[in-house]
Order: sequence, then structure tokens, then C-alpha cells
Amino acid sequence: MSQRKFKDEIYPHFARVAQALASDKRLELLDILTQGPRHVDALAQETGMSVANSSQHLQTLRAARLVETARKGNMIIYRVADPSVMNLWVALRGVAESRLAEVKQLAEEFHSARSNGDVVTRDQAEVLAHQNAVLLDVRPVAEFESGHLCGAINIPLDDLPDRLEELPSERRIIAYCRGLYCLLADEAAALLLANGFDVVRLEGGWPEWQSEGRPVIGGVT
Amino acid sequence: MSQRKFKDEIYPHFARVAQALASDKRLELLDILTQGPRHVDALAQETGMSVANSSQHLQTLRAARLVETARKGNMIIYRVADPSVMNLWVALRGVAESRLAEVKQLAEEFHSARSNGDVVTRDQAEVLAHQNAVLLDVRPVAEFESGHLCGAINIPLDDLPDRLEELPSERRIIAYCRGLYCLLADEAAALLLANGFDVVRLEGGWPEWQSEGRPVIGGVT
DNA sequence: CAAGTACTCAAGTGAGTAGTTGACAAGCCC
DNA sequence: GGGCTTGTCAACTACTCACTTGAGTACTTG
Repeated sequence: MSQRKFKDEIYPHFARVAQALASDKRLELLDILTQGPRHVDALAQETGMSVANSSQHLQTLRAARLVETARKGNMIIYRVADPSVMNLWVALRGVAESRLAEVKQLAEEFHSARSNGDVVTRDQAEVLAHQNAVLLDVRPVAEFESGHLCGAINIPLDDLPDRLEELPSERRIIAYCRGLYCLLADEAAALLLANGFDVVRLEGGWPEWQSEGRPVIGGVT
Repeated sequence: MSQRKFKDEIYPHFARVAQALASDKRLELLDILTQGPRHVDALAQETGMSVANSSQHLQTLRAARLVETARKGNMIIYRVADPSVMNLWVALRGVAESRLAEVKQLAEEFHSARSNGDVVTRDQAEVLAHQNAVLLDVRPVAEFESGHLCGAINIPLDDLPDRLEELPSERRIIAYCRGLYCLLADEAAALLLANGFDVVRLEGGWPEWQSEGRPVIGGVT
């Protein structure tokens, strides 16, 4: 097979995958799915789209084999198909963050008001976790159960005020949530700092952690 | 800033990057550029497109800030803008390879006829390189000079038959080229095997190596 | 400066894509 | 089965994109 013919056959497949990502709505759906499986109605609500429109975007993602479906009763559950998809989404966001000034600025504005406690890198966090630090997942229970950092405990932000006594006050706490554009860990850190805990926030969140192949429980296989 | 408003503002930027990748022609241009800077005419020739069309695709890539330009005489040189872009391209290809059966099959057909010498992973290659193995880059001189594996020597495939005596016959040789869909290293391995050398091929090539942050000389900064 | 090279731009056509609406299918519960 | 929920499909309009053609710009060389 000639080089030219091979390229003409294989590149359209690569483009098909990129094409599926080339819509803000689909990227938002994909991002939500990196946090755990969802049914169509929930996705439509979270994104503010009509069910029909969500359904069509989800089918585009499925046609590119980025997500998979399973029927459960009369609901259809969508989930991310493969860790490599998570990795691709993180890589895409990474390029936008490092190359597009607008993205950098928007992210800063978003976080400017609130930044409680120091931030640790994922490398540092792995070391600290071996040195008696507590990994605290403040996402909702369902998301924790669909996958979380190895060794983490789960106290959703909403429950945190009532469950402070579950946290050891003498150990350092590393709080994390859905990722760069999620404020759960930030709010948790504020609450914990106000109550005298030694708390830091993890840089990024669950998708970044998993896409780098760090130790996890559950998650996409 | 509300979560909804933030998402409505930031996701279109992510989509813009994906949009730029959503064309087989642009991906091919990008892939060529991962091997080193090129001027428009060279890119048009390599892809078989008209100059005007190549130019327009290149401008799309530039608008998404995936590539950068520099004028040199009356030529305009395009190059990949950032290592994260290389990483994104490798991630995209990775998803297509692991998720799309057609891609897997095409790649196998392409390589089926020829597979000379064993393949070593990039991890293994790094270890072997510290154990007296020779890293051999068989790409053209210009590509070697624009960036290569740390410690590699360059003998382009075309020159290899005349320059065999430059290679130590008692050391293991690790041959590499442009990547998964390039046959240079394969042909080099065939030639070296026929001449009694102990040769293996590197899995992937230059872009994969650089995007993983392994030691390099030159390359995109 | 004139001629030539390398690239970009503008306009036009045909193809493809997004979101809406209303009809339809598949499974649940009484 | 009848009525409900959940999701998909088909058809339509408005919009966007790809490639070509021909003109235009930027720089170099004689």
C-alpha cells in the first residue's frame, strides 16, 4: 500500500474523532461524563439543552466511539468509553490553557475571588498521601463511587459541616473535586481552614489524576 | 461569575481548538510539522494539495494557535507552537488507534508486509540506551537537526548503505524514525539485519518520544 | 525598478452541521 | 392494555466549512 493511499484512508478516521470534539456542547457533555455515567435527561439538565439536542450530540460522540451506552430500565446511561478518551480531553484542555490567552484569563477570573489554602501538584500529593496525609474527595457520593483516587475518603461538600469530626485534626488534608473548573474543593478548604484544619487543595481533580495513570479505585476501564 | 456563564464562555475556546483539528488535511499538515518546520510550498507538495488550499488550512491551524509562523526571505516557515500540541496530536491518534477498529486494521495492513527486527518500548529503549545501546535516527538530516532523541546519532536511510562502518557491530542498535506510520526505521532494520547487526526498532518515533517528556535535543520549546 | 517567487485574500459553489419541532419506539407501572 | 416516562428519529431552516479560481501583497534578485 502506498504512503499516499494509506494517509488518504487513515487520516479521515483521526479527523472523525476530532470532529466529534469540535463543539462546545459536546465537550461539556464529555466533561460531565468524565465525572461518572449519566442518563440523557440528567445531561440535558446539567447542560441546559433540550433532551432531543443532547441526544443528538451524544450520538455524535458515540459514533466516534468516545462514549458508550447501556440501557437500565427505560433510561439509557452514557459513559466515557476508555481512559485514552479522558486523556485526550485533558490534553485538549491543556493546549487551550497554555496557548489561548482568553482561556487563561477566564480561568483566573473564575478562581480569583476564592482561593483558600495552598495548592499541591499531583506529584506532591502522591508523596504526601504516603506520609500520612488524608485524601478528601468532596464530590457527591455517586461520582465518588464511580471512581476516585486510591485511598481517598468521601465527604460531599454539602455534608461536610456535619461531619467534621470524621476528619483527623492532626493530619494534613488534601481536598480535591472535579478539576480545574470546579469550586467544591475550594469551598471545602475554606470551611476546613475556618475550623482549624491543615488543608491544601489538589491541582486539577479526578479526570487529570486518572488520565495520568495514577492509582485509582474504579473509573473508566 | 456563575458556573453557567463561565462554561458558556470557556467551552467555545476548547471547541475552537478541536475544530482546527477536525479535518484530515489539517491533521496531515500538523503531523508533518511535528517532524520539523516547513514552508508552505513544501507542505503543499507533501500533502498533494494546492498551495492556496494548504495556506488556508495552515491559517486555520494558526488561528487556533496550534502552529506559529516566521518569515525567512520570501518564504514563510510554519512550525508546531508548543510541546502540548504535539501531546494533543499523539493523544488524538491514541484514541483513534484504541477505539476505532478500522484504524487498528489499516495500521496492521500497512505494517504487515514488513517487520524487521524486534520492537522495544520507549521505556525499554531508555534503559537500553544507558546500557551501551546506540540510538540511531534514520530520518533526513533536516528533521534530525530540528530535534531528536538525546544521544542519538543520525544516518539517513538513503546514506545508510554507504555508512555502515560508522556503526559499532558489537553494540545493540535501536533504530527509530518519524513514528508509527513511517517505514524508514523498518527498512533500516532490514538492511542492518542483513549486514549482521543486532538491531531493534523503537515503538513509535520522535513525536511520541517528545510528547512524553523524555530527554531530547532541540524540538519544539 | 522590473520581473519573478512565495504566499495570502476574496468570492463563489456545493456539502455539511446545529438546533427546533413533532412524531414515534421501548420499557415501566397501575 | 392504557397512560406514563425516556430517548430517538425525520424533516426543516439557518448557518458554517471546503476547495477552486483569479487577483493581490511581500519580499528577492538581476
